[in-house]
Formats: sequence, structure tokens, C-alpha cells
Amino acid sequence: MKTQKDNIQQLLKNAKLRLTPQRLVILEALLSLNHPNAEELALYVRKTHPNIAVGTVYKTLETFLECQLITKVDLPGDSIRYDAIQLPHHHLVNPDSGRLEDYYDDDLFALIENYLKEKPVQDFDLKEVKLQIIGKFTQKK
Amino acid sequence: MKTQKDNIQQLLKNAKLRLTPQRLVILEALLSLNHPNAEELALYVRKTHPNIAVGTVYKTLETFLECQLITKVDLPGDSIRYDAIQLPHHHLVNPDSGRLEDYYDDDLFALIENYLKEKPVQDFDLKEVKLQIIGKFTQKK
DNA sequence: TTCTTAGATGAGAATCATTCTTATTTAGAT
DNA sequence: ATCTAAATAAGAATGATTCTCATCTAAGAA
Repeated sequence: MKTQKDNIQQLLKNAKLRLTPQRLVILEALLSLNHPNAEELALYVRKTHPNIAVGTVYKTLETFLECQLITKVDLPGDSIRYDAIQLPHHHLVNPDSGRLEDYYDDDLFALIENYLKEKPVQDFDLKEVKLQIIGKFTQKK
Repeated sequence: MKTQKDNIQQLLKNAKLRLTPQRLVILEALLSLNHPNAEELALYVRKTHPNIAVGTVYKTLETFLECQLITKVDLPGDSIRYDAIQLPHHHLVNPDSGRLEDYYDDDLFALIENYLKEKPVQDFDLKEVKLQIIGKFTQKK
């Protein structure tokens, strides 16, 4: 029976990173919070590591980015948010409130990627597509 | 025979904004440069207005955003970039180099929007979609 | 178990993109 | 020409992020 902690450890081992307590809890935070920024991560981590340096949070995030454990998330004018979900997904965004949610729809992904296969972008080596769906949430979270 | 300058003036008049020289040249820069950030705009403007305050650039951009003359452009971890193009378009992005280009394909837009009409996102009032196509440019600009 | 070492962290300083503040200037109406 | 509200200039302030350097420690070897 693998726990979340085991999964997190496995992710770090797969990435050949050291299993420091700080890294474990930061990755846990990234998997638990909704697209947290550095400040939100720091708040979460400080519950168990009151003395963690904010520089460590940033440095850890940078390391995770380099290993592609996580990605940065687009949101104009907001502080950088991070995303640890590896499954293909889109983002629902309300620019007014800054709320950001994952949206999973494999068919939509397939539709876009097939279209771009049939009609490739010239002079561009496509790696992935990201769709932002902008609007308003009509249901309280 | 309308010049670009006339067009710019018309855009500002339509938005009920005053036609200050600074605003004229900033909008010209926004229409001439490729998704400039504030610094790039300031450099462009300083050719004709050496004493412009950087705060004025930012304040002008904010005013243009409020009037929806321009939009901010997503690019994780980069400084805010701005876009004055009003026609529907996607963005081609190379995250490694930071290069960003417009990509026009009305069919792709229609495809996505039709899909989302047929399969609406629950509890979400959709306003627009933005597609980022991530990869590498294979042709020198 | 101990030792070693390269990697990671802590603490605080530095950077810089952006926003704020206040005095001055000016676009546009009359 | 005058007036006024809006816009600008100049510089200070803010805060998210990065840098620096001393210290700590995960993990591998013995």
C-alpha cells in the first residue's frame, strides 16, 4: 500500500534528487494546493518547518523545474504559480479573481493535436499545446 | 488615405482617451514591436521622448488595459508582455529562448470554440480561449 | 557504524519589475 | 484666452525573486 509520501519519495528518486525533508514537504504542498505560488508554498511548509528560508523554497522550485517535476503556470501579472500535475490538462482562469483550476478533457487535447498534425505550423517544431479557458466560475468552490 | 498615426489617434478617440504624445508613441510601439515588455516600450519611446518616466509607461499601459486596447500576454516567469493585436490569434512560444509570435488560424479557433459549445465546461461561464503552442522555431526570424 | 563530500539549506542582502506619491504640466472644452 | 481634470515626470517604495556565503546534511563508501 503506497502512501502519498512513498509516491513523493519515488518521484524524487526517479529524478535523482536527494530526499531532503524540505523537498518532500514542498512536493507534497505542490500536489495538495491549487497552483500555489512561492508564498503559499512557504506558508504550507512553515507548518512543519518554521525556519525554512524563502530562498530555499525558490531554489527547490527551480530544481524541480529543471527536472521537469513541475511546471510554471501562466497567469498574466500574477506571481509565478506552479503545477505538479503531469497528466495533460487545460486551465480554467478567471482573470478578475485570479482563480485557476485544472480542466481535464482528453478529447479536446486530441482534437487540437490532430488538427495541428494535419495542418502543421510552419517553421515550428511543436512540443505541446496549452489551452487556457478564460471566463467566470459560476459555482462556489 | 489614413496613416498609421491616424489609426492610432482613432483608437484612442474611440476609447475616449486623451491624445497625449506619450500615449500615441506607446501605442505605436505596441503595434510595431513583437509583444514588448515595459522596458522594450520605454526604449522605443525614448528615441522620441528621451525624458519619459518609466512610471508613465506603466501607467499608460494600465490605462490601455482598462480600456481593453491591449492585453497582457502569458509567459511563465517572464516580465509582463503586451499585445495590441485585436484579431483572434494564438501564440507560438519557445520557452527556452522566450521568443513569442502570433499565429493566426481562424479554423483552429472555430474548432475549439465549437467543441466547447457542444461540450460546455460545467459551472463556468466561458468568455474566450487562448491557445499556446509550445515548441521551437526552426527558422531564423 | 563512521567518515566524507558534494549537494542542499538558512539567513539575509541584492536585484529589478512594477507601483505609489506628489508636484507640475497639458489636452481639450468653453 | 482661461480653466480643469487628467496625465506626466521624477523619484521613492514595494515585493517577488535571485544571489551570496557560511553551515548543515543526505547518501554513499568503507
